[in-house]
Amino acid sequence: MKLSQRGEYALRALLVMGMNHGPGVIRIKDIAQQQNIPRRFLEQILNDLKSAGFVQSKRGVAGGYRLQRGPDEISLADIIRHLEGPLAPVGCVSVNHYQRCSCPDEGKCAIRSVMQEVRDAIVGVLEGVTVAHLCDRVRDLQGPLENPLDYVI
Amino acid sequence: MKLSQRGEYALRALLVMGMNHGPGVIRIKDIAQQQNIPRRFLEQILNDLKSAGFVQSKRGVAGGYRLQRGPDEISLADIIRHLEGPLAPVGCVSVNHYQRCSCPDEGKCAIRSVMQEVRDAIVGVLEGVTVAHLCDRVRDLQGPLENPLDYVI
DNA sequence: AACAATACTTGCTCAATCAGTCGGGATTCT
DNA sequence: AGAATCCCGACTGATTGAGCAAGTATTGTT
Repeated sequence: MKLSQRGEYALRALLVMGMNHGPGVIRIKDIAQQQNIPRRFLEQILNDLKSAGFVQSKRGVAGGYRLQRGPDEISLADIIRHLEGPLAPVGCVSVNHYQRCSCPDEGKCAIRSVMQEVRDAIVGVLEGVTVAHLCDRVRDLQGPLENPLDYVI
Repeated sequence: MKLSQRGEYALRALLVMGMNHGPGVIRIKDIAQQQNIPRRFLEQILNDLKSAGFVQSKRGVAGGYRLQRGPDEISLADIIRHLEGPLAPVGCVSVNHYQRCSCPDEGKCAIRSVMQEVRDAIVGVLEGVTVAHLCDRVRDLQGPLENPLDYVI
C-alpha cells in the first residue's frame, strides 16, 4: 500500500507539465530543479512515461517534454497502474492484472471480499482524478496569487 | 499498494483462529496444512503476531496458538499496520507514521490532498472490519453446511 | 524419568526491487 | 561547428521479501 519515490516524482512531474500545458515543452532540468528531483533519475522516469504514451518529447537544444494527451484525459489511476502495477492490494481482486491466489475457492474467500472493497475504494478515488483535476486543486489550494506563474507543487 | 505474502498468510491464520476461537489452542501445523502455508514461515509470522499482542501461544505437547483478544476487538487495520507498516500510500498523509515529504508546502500540495483521500478510503474499509466480521463473511459466503467444521477460507 | 510433540530463537540464503549514478550517443537549434 | 538537450544501457548499493535450517526450550504423556 505504498507509492514509490519514483511514482511520486512522476506525479509531480506530470503536474508541472499539466500546469504549463500548451504547445511548448518543458526541460527536464527545470522540472528537476523546481521539484527537487535528481535529474538523472527523472530522465529515466520521463522516458518511461514517454514509452507509455503519457508524454511527448522533443530533442535538441530547445527540447523538453509535454503531455501527450490533454490533462483531463490522464487519470491518476492510469499513471500509477503503469508505474507501480496493480492498484489492488492482492492479485486476486485486480481487474487489469488478475492473478489467482492459493485459497481453495475465491468465491467464498472472506479476505478476498474485503480486499475487493479496498480495491474499489482506491480505484474509486484514483480513477476520478485526472491531471487536470490536480491542477484545479493546486489553484484552489493556493488561492489568488500576485503572479500566476508563482505556484508551488 | 500491495499486501505481502506474509500479510496474507497472517490474515488467513488469524481467520482460522477466529473461526475456532475458544479456550483451546490450534497447532501451527494444522493451520499450515489447512491453509497451505509453509510451516516454518508461518512460525515466524505467528511469533511476530504474538509479540504484537494479537495472539497467545502455549508451548509443549498440546501447544498451539489462539487469539489473545476477542475476534471483534482485532481490526484488519491494526493487523496490516503492524505487518506492513502505514496504510497510507505516502508518508505525509499517514496519521500513525507521519513522515514529512520533500514538497515545499504540504498544506498546498495537490497530490497530497488526493493521497489523503486514498488513505481515508483504505482506512475506512480496513478499520471497519474485524476478525469477527471476517468470520461472519465466511459463514455468509459459504451458506449452510452439513458439518459446521467443514468450512473453507 | 524418558520421550515426543510442540513452540521459540537465531541466523542464513537467494532473488527481486528501489533509488539512484554514470558514460556516452543521438538530435536539433543557432 | 558547437552547445544544449533528450536517449539508452549498464551499473551499484541498500533494502525487502519469501522462505529454509538447525538447534533450544517447554510441556504433556507414559
